[in-house]
Amino acid sequence: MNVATLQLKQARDEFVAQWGALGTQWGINRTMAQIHALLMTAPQPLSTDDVMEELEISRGNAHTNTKELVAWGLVRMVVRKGERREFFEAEKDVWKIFTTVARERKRREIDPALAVLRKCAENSQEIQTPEGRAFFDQMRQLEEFVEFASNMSDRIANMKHGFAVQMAAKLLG
Amino acid sequence: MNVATLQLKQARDEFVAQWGALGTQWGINRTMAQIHALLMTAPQPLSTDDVMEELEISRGNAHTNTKELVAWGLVRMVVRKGERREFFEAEKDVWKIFTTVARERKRREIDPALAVLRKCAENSQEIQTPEGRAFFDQMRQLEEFVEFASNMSDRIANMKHGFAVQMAAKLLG
DNA sequence: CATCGGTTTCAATGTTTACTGAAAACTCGA
DNA sequence: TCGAGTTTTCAGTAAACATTGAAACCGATG
Repeated sequence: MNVATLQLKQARDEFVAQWGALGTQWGINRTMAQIHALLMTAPQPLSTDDVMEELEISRGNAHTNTKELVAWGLVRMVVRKGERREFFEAEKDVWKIFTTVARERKRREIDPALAVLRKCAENSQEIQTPEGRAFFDQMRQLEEFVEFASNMSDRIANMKHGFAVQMAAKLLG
Repeated sequence: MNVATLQLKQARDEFVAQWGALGTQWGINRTMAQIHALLMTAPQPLSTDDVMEELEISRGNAHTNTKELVAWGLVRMVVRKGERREFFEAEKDVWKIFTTVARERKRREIDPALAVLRKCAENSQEIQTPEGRAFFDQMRQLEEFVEFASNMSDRIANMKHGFAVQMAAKLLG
């Protein structure tokens, strides 16, 4: 193996390791983040065995987390003619990655919060003491804000990349 | 205790419990989220003992997580004349809560990612194989995007509430 | 400077989450 | 229908994370 290939391998391993560590902070499990990093920087789709070997992890682990990435929509399964094994490739377009993650996080983080706040606002609506009113108002304010965030998130996640950039430029210029 | 007060207590307990559960999903520990919920809906500042009693948790736990909330900037310590104990009160303004959380998350999630991507881009810059180039390009695209997100985050977190709403209305209208 | 009211730290323990490895189930060609 | 190749599941184990409770600490007061 020549020196450039070796250098690349090293750079890529570094990226995979660091991205994995980062994933932990983002509340995503290390392996899932590592597989994502690996596939994002893979020239061709990889099989489960490739992933196992590269990351030195068990089959079960590789399988579970690859499927989880597919469920998120960050990774696609591909089949090759004449091959029975499944291969996986990651979405590489950063804007698509972003919108996918944004949608998923909204679904998992914002929507449940909204449900809770609505419930709590409703439960406290008719309490007529001053403290009851204060509590209800707090719930309503939180609810309104989260609703607003939810809408923003939807709109942005559905924008085309070019449009988003243009808009941002106008806003921030 | 009259019926309204009882109802309120119930509604509040519900909120604290649910917010705690939500916190878990957000990657924040349950107790910290519960204390936050408790303080956000407290008419007056609470002492560590109040928190311990309300949530039925140990002193150490209450202490650690309260201080963590102070470190995030979501909770303030207040001292009362003639009282030696420390009391705590939460920021209740939703926009302030949002900007605080946004800043903190940027610091913890975006900045480290940016550092990693810059490093990886640099490390792969001079690799001249086609694969090396592809890797470098991928790193650069990720880097650029995260940088962009970082800027957006900064700007928004520094906006006044009214301005943000106005802007959003224009965007989404 | 001893005591009191309180805060802070931390080793031990409990709880949750991730990972392994092997068995079961599935798939397809012969 | 069998069996080789492959995917999927899952009970058991390991690692990470949260919590307790008690001791150390701190500063104000008599």
